[in-house]
Amino acid sequence: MSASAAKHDVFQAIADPTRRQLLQLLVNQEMSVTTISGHFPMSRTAVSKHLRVLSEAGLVIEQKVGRETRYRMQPEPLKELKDWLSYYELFWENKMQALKRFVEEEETAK
Amino acid sequence: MSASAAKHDVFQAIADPTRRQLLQLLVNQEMSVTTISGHFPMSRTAVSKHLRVLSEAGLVIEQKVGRETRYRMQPEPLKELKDWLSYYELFWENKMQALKRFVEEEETAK
DNA sequence: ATTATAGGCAACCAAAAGGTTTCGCGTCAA
DNA sequence: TTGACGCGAAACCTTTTGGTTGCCTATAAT
Repeated sequence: MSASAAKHDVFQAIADPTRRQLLQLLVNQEMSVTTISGHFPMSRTAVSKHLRVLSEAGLVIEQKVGRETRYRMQPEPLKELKDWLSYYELFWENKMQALKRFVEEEETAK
Repeated sequence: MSASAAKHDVFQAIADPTRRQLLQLLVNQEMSVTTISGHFPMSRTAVSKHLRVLSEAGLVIEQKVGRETRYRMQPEPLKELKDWLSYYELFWENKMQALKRFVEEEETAK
C-alpha cells in the first residue's frame, strides 16, 4: 500500500553518484534547492531534477516554506534495499566460513 | 588493489531489474549463456550484454567450458553496497527508536 | 569432412538519462 | 508597487542504455 506509484525505484535512484551525494548532504539537515545546488558543479535545474527522482523513490521529502522548497532525506525506503541485500549476504558469509575453515586446516597441516 | 578497474560499478549494475533477476538465477548455480537466456524474454545477445555489465562490476564470474561460457554469481562486491547502507541504517533506526518511545508514552498516558 | 551448436562482435536503432538555457509565476522586501 | 529572489516548466541537445539482427569463429558431433 503506502502510496508509491513509484516511477523511479530505489535501485535506480541510488545508481547515480550525484544522487548519492545528495542523500549524504540531506541526511540530517533540511536545505533549500538553491543552497543544495551550491554544493554541486551543475545548474540548479539539474539538481532539481535529481531531487525529483529521489522524491519519486521516497528518499527525500519536500516542504514548502514561503518561496523556498526545503528537502530532507527519508531513509526508510532503503529498507527495500536492505532486504534485497540480506538474501545475498547469506551467500557471501557462507563463502567466508568456507575460507575460514580452509585457512584453519592449512594451519593445522603445518 | 584487487583488480577492479570497474567501468561499471555495483550501484549501476543492480539498478536494472533484468540484472537483478540474473543474479538471483546464478546465485547458487553455474549456467551457460544459452541456458540463461532461455529464462528471459529477450535475445541471447541482450542477456550477454547484461552479463558483461555484471561481470565488470565483479558480480559474476565466467568460466569457459568447451564451447560454452558458464556464469555464476559472486556476491562479495555487494559488500560495498552493504557498507554504504549501514551508514543510513543508523538514521532510520533512530527514527524507529523515536517512534517506539512515542508509542510507549502514549500507552502510559492512557 | 561436414554440419550443428555456442556465443562474441559490429552495426544499427529508439528511448531514456543527464545536462543546458530561457521563461514565467509566486512570494518576500524596499 | 516595484523589484529581486526561489524555483518549477518547457524546449532543446548529447550521450548512454537496452534492445535488435546479421555475421564470424571456435568447438562438438556425425
